Amino acid sequence: MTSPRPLRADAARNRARIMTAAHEQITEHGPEVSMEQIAAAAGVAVGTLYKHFPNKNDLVASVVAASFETLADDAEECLRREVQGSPAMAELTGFLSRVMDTVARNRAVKAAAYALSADHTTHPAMQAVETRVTQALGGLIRSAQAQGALRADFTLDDLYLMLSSLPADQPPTARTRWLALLLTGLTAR
Amino acid sequence: MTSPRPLRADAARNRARIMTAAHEQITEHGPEVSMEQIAAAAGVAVGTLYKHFPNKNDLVASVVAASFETLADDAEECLRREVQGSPAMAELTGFLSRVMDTVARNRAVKAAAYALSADHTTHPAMQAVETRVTQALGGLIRSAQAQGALRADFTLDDLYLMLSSLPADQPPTARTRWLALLLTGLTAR
DNA sequence: CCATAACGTGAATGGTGCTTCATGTTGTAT
DNA sequence: ATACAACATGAAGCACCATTCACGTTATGG
Repeated sequence: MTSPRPLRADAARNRARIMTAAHEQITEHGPEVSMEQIAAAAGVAVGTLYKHFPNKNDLVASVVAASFETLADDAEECLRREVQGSPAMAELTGFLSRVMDTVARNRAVKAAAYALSADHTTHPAMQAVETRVTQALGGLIRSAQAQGALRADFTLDDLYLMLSSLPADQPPTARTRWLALLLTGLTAR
Repeated sequence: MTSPRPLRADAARNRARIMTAAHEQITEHGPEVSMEQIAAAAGVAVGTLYKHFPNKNDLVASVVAASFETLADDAEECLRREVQGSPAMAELTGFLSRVMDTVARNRAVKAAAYALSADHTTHPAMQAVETRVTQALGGLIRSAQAQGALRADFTLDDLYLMLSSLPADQPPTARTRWLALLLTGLTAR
């Protein structure tokens, strides 16, 4: 299911280079960077990009999906800590804060966060990782509510709504302030 | 200061057509619509656009500034009602709600709202209108706080922060929910 | 070491978009 | 009514970008 044949050694190396270069370039210049620029940053020719990805859209989607994986890792890590006794609400706010910082430095992940809440016909590569995030965050929300730290009517959709609206283009102090303002409304009274 | 010479009759008519067409096209397709498309919608040739605006950027900026004017009108209207006895907090939330709806249908205004809070070296045409908005909303905030309906540490910058982060791409119900979540955190306890 | 399939290359193609300018048209002052 | 400045036109110039493909290169199994 994963691969009919293993990639040739140089092909694998180039694929990795392309992914990191694409990630860097998209992070720095947004998803509108040219394929030529990504190729140059990766040290390969344009044609090579098309040997690994059918078109630009798929390349960008792959980069976004990869960023998404680390987000899912973070969420699952939070849930793990919570199970071991860490306060659920603290894990939730910590997660939010980190996501905000990540997104602030990375427009590709911003697109990903947006896709999570809005574009429910996402790229196939995104489906699996979306359920991972959903599971982890859903667990955290339920625990925080059970512990009386989060208002009872708060839902997973609300969290996605927050993720999709976080002010990524603002300076760090403004971002922190934003989170603080929202949190006072979310705490159970 | 305003105009060295009055525009010729047909020139004024075309300028108006261009502005409305540009507004419509940008609203519908975003700021990346082609000049050709705007020209076609206005019923003029591309060259005419360049008779009225030095380049595309200036045309878009003019459209944004125009949208901004109606936003300023709304804010001042709110302040006027407040002075006549309407509760300041209600005016404030009403304003927010309307801005959210407007932005949801109009990416150009979204860009404007973003510019207000972030890009402080904005287009010259924006300077005057920015102070209008600042005056009106600042007054509303102070009144709402004096009336004990708004937490005392809320600032104008906080309001801009909210404006810049409102989830314009979300469906109406989600937008309302977002505002409700935020407001419970803003009300004075 | 060879044969060959996998891989990499980068100039060429076709498309789109912004901007300009030489030419034609029209409002308006006299 | 006339003349002229103001205005409108839209094809052409120029730059950029995604994608393709015919050909050269290289890893790898035998």
